[in-house]
Amino acid sequence: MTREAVAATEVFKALGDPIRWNIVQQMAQQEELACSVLEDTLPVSKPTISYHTKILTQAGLIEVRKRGRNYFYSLRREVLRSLMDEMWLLAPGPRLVSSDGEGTGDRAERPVLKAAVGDDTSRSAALLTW
Amino acid sequence: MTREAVAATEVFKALGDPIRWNIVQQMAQQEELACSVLEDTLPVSKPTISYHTKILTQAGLIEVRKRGRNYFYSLRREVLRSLMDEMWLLAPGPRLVSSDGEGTGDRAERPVLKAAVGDDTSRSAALLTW
DNA sequence: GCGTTAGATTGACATTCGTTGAACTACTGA
DNA sequence: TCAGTAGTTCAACGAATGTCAATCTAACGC
Repeated sequence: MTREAVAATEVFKALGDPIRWNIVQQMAQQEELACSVLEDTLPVSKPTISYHTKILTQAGLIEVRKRGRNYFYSLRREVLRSLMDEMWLLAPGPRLVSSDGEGTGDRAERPVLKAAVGDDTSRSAALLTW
Repeated sequence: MTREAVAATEVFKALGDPIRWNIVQQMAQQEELACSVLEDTLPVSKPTISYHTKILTQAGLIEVRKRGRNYFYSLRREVLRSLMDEMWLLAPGPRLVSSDGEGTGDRAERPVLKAAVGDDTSRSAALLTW
């Protein structure tokens, strides 16, 4: 049980709740999200929202900015990207190319590398060209 | 709270436990993992292992094969990949391109997740120039 | 058959999680 | 200064989670 594993699982755990996943998705749309918006869009009370945003903050997923008496949250996308990198090590393969297009579509299991960490990983990694 | 969100959070929740994340990582190395191996490598009792593998199965992350009186688990990488796709929608951007190159640059700020130190993934982690 | 082994299920327990009302803090505007 | 507002923190609660000993089931070897 490595130290890095603890960090990754903390982020996973933070994402593993419908309400928090909802919050993260809303934040991905706007550059910054007011707390009041969450109160309007989420079916839970104010303390509960505070509780969830705290967990997201502790996991490093969001950043809090206080302006006057209003709070604004923003998504730390680099944390999501690091997590994706780590997942990619476990399941390497070609990935989405464009966001508006249909993607690669052929998620169809081209022979996956036996070991996620093989020495020739670079060959398949070179396939990632977005 | 869409249905697809529920599915995603279920997978996240499954990954959000150190022991289960450890199991998934072990599975990523081998093509198929014997249950007995887990008993040797994990610091928990047999029922607990059974409990965790069940959760991973329900989340769709692993597949179970029974041969004789032995059980073999294998990682369903496509589930991991669709999860990455979904995360990529929230944090799009260039990704890992080559192993010896310096990555994409905007990822090179600082370790957002705690670095893997001294475990078996450290070598491959060097691929990620975060 | 019969004992053994691999692993799942069950039941019980302690811990953690998610939720809320109430109280609190900090800022606003008059 | 003082009432009102935004959001947090606190205390408490029920629900879910993680763990293990005991039990069960199915396959094995003899």
